[in-house]
Amino acid sequence: MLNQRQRDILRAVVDDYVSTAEPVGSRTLSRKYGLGLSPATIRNALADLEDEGLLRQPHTSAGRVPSDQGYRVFVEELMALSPLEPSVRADLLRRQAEADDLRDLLTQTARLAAVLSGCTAIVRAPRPAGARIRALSLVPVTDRDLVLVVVSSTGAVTHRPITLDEPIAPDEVSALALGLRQHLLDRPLDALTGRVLESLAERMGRHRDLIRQVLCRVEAPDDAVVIAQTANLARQPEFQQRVDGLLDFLDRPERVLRWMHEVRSGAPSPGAVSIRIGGEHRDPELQACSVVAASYTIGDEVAGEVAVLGPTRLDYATAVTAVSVLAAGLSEVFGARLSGEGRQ
Amino acid sequence: MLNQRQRDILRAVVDDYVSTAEPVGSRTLSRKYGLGLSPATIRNALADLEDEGLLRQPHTSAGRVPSDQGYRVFVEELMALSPLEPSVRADLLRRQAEADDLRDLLTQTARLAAVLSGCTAIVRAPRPAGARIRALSLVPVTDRDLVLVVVSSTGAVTHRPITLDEPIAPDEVSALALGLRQHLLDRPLDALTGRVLESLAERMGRHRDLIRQVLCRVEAPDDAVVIAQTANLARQPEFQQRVDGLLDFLDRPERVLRWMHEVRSGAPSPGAVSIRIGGEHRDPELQACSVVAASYTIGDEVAGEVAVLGPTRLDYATAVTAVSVLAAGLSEVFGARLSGEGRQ
DNA sequence: CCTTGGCACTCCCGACGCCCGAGTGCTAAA
DNA sequence: TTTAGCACTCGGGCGTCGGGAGTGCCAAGG
Repeated sequence: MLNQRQRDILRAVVDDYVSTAEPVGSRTLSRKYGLGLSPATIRNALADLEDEGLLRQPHTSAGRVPSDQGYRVFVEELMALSPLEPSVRADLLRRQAEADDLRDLLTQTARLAAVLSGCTAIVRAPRPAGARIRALSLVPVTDRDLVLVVVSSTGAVTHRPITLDEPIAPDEVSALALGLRQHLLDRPLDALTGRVLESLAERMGRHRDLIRQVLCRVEAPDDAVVIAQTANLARQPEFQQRVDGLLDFLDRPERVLRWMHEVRSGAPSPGAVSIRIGGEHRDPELQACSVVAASYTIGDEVAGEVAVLGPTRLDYATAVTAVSVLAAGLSEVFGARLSGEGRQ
Repeated sequence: MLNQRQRDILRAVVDDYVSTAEPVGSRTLSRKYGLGLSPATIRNALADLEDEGLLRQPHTSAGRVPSDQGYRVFVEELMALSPLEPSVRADLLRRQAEADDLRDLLTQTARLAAVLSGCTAIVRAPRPAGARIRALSLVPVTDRDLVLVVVSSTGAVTHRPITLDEPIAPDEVSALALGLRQHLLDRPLDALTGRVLESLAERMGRHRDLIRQVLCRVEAPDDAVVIAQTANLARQPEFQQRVDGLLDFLDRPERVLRWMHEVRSGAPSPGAVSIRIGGEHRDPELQACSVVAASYTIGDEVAGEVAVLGPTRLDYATAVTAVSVLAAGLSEVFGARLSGEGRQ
């Protein structure tokens, strides 16, 4: 399909354009990159690459710019990944391990991803699915108000207010909590749907409605995404005029969530980094953006993603190492918690 | 100081500039606003206002633009506040009352403020200070991990993980929780500092360290600010090129918090709306911004603020009504919760 | 004395024309 | 097959220019 020269040149075009944000011409390529070819030869190759749809010209007599498809070929075949310095890597992991709170951990991870990549970072909180219920408690507030607290094996604590129609006595509450614990402790959260919950509610007898309220709330995760450094998007020259649409998009967690889900579903394999480029996005706001996402796991289950978002002119190699290292870090931290708990 | 004519003209200049974002000239003023004066007369008044430092000329032979000081005079003496339609107001309150969660309530309020004002909105979560501890629970997770859950009278639920050096038995945990409840329930959170905590830790005997961990964590509120619609900032013509600094600023909750605190301290009276304009801000990022903030209360205590942020060319009247209505709404919702709880 | 019309002046802004440089495609020679 | 040369194209920067909006000042009029 592409010969070696075309590959070298495409790689050079992407590298140059990523760092300069200017269309790159044959002369620059011949000078700056050790290709050993004259501009004229390079021009021929460039024309071929353009015919293949991998490069575009913003206008006649301008240099070339990679097309979405060009970036696609670049990330799949040409990109040179350089691993992080072990010391840097250790430092990142240390910072992640230091966070004492789930929320902290995610925020910290997002910040690190943003700094490493120079992009906006998005971290999806661990889905409760796959995680198990590690502790459950009903805290009485008034005789009609309770707070349900669920601690999952991910370390996530979710709490939900529950309001009853009728008063309930404190010892009834604790009996109820005991009953719930017997049935729910150590059960995976994603098993708690439909029939299971119904039958449990049946068995619990009189507080059926309360149980239903409790259970349907256990399912919903609290806040599902953490976003860091939207300012990095605003700094990109390609978004100088049009940040507002993007910011709007990022302001709606439900959209971000759906989109992250979509991105992950495009991953070649569960552990791999998924990359979505420009026009490959469904949402019109993202047509000029690329996203690089890596999943992290809890136990063996994929739990969420670390992602960075930038213009299609993105330093994909850096982004890939950043998200994969940080996702691995998350997996490790969660893994440590799990095994630490197993020790007891 | 200013005669009636100057006041009318200043008001007209601000009104016009706010809606058009263009420097306004004497002719426009004479035509669009029913001043009954010729452009020449207006010019004289404009020159006077400029001498007073209330107007600026971007350059000779351009129209006038209000200076920070001009806006200051406008908001303090000239601004015409129009109350919201009762139906709209009721609708807002309904939406606020519908939120079932503290977090929801704040997010919803921020969104509403952003929509009403067309600006970016910031809501500071209720400070635990003044609020009382309504429920407290220690949820055992493993034999060394606990989760502390505190429900305050504001409806806020805070949870904190606690890790111990030594294992603790479940019944010890519940005894401890009972003890803590005896000492802490219904105590105002802001009374829980220094000596009080120390002496409590002393009295609790052997789990002194645990107690200390618990108590110092009760104090810290979870996330203190909710920000909505940064996109509205990016849409303002004055920030087309320079959003990134602002976004950076808003990305750091600790800075936003300190700043909100500063803004509030400038309020003329506890209940009043505080307005800070352009150069009145200490932070360099905010020199071109204005903020309008209203406090909401829980019981009689000021608990937090609802604020909107925009360019100095801000529709102050709309902003003031928006934040005051929404802050009043918050106060009402919190008040209802308090009295609802008092009924029991 | 205040207001107003007139007038000369200033300045921004957009349009136009110009040129330069960067880049291309093509062709012919090595 | 590569390369040098050449003619061509196009965008961007720059100076010029005119229009328009606005001002300040002055003198006349209520």
